[in-house]
Amino acid sequence: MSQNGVGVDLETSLGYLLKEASSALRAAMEEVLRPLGMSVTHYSCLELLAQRPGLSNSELARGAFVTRQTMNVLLQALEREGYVTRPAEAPVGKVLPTRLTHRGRRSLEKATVAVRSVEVRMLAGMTETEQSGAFRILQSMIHSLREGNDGA
Amino acid sequence: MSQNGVGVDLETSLGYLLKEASSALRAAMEEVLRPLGMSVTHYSCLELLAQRPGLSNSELARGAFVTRQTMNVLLQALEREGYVTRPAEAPVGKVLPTRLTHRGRRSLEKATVAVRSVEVRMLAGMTETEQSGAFRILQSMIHSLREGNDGA
DNA sequence: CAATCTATGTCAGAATACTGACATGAGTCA
DNA sequence: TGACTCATGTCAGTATTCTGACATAGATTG
Repeated sequence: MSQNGVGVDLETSLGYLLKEASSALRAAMEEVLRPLGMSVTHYSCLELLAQRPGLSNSELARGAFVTRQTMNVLLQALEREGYVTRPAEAPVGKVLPTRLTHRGRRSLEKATVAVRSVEVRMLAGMTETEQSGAFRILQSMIHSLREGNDGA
Repeated sequence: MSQNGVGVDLETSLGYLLKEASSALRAAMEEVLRPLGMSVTHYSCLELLAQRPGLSNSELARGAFVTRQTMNVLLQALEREGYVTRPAEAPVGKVLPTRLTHRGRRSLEKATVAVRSVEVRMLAGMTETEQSGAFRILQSMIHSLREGNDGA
C-alpha cells in the first residue's frame, strides 16, 4: 500500500490533482454507464446531439474531446444500431448533420439519469459559491492552456 | 452554436468542464513532451520514481492512473532502454522495487522543465488564494466521487 | 476566373490502454 | 499447520483511440 503520506511535489501539483479528479470522474461515469452498455464517449455523443441537433461528425468529435476519425467510427456504429441518423448525401458541402432517433433519445434518457447522479455526488459538500468558483477557475485554466497552443 | 436547456446542460456542467480542462492539460503536456520522445504516462512514471524511489509496478500504476498491466509494459521498455532498474528477484514477496538510473534522471530533468512550463502557464492569472481554493475543491470532488465506489 | 487554403468525411494501420487469466508470495484465522 | 483471502507480476488477447493519408467541397485571394 501507500507507505507514507510524504508530501512531495506531486502532492501539491494542481495539474496532478486535475488529472486525478478527471480520472475519478471517468471511472465513476464508466461504472454507472456499463450496466447500460454505454461508454463515456458514446454517452457524450448522444448528449451533444440532444442539446445541439444536427451537429456534424467533426463538431461532435471536438465536443467529446476525441479525433474526428474516432467519432466517425462511433457514429457508424450508432447509425447501424439505429440510435442516430445521417442523410445519405450532404445538403451542403460534405457536412452530414446527425440527429437522434427515437431509440437514441430513449437510450439517452436512462444514461442521463445515471450520469446526473454522478454529477450530483461530485458536487456534494460544495456550496453554490464554491461551485461557481470552481467553474470560473477551470475556465481560467482552459483559457491559459489554449493560449500557448495557438498564439505562441 | 446555441443550445436548448434539455437534460444535463453541458455549458454549465462542472463535469464537462473538468473533462475539458483535463483534455487541454493533456494536450499541452503531449505537445511539450513529444520533442523529447516521451508520452505523458512515460513522464508520470519517471516523476513518481524521482519523488518516491523504490515504488513497485502496481504502486506506479495507481500513481499514473493506469492499470498495472499497462505500467508493466512501460516499465519493461524503460528497463530495456536503461532508464530504470529492477532487481532480478524480489527482496520480499513478489514486489520489485524500481529505481531511476542516471540516464533516467537526466531524461527526467529535461521533461520536468517542459512540464513545469505548462503548469506555470495553466496557473497564470490565478491568485494564490484562487489556487488553494482550486486545490481544495478538486480534492473535495475526488473524495465525493470515490465515496460512492467503495462504500455503496 | 484560377490558384490556394481550410475543413470535412473516410479508410487503413499503428499505438496505447484495458480486461481476462494464471501462478506466486504474504497475511489471516481457526 | 492448512485453508483462505488478498495483492502482486506477468502473459495474452481485445478494445479503443490515435496518426497518416486521400479526395472533395467551400472560402479566400490575386
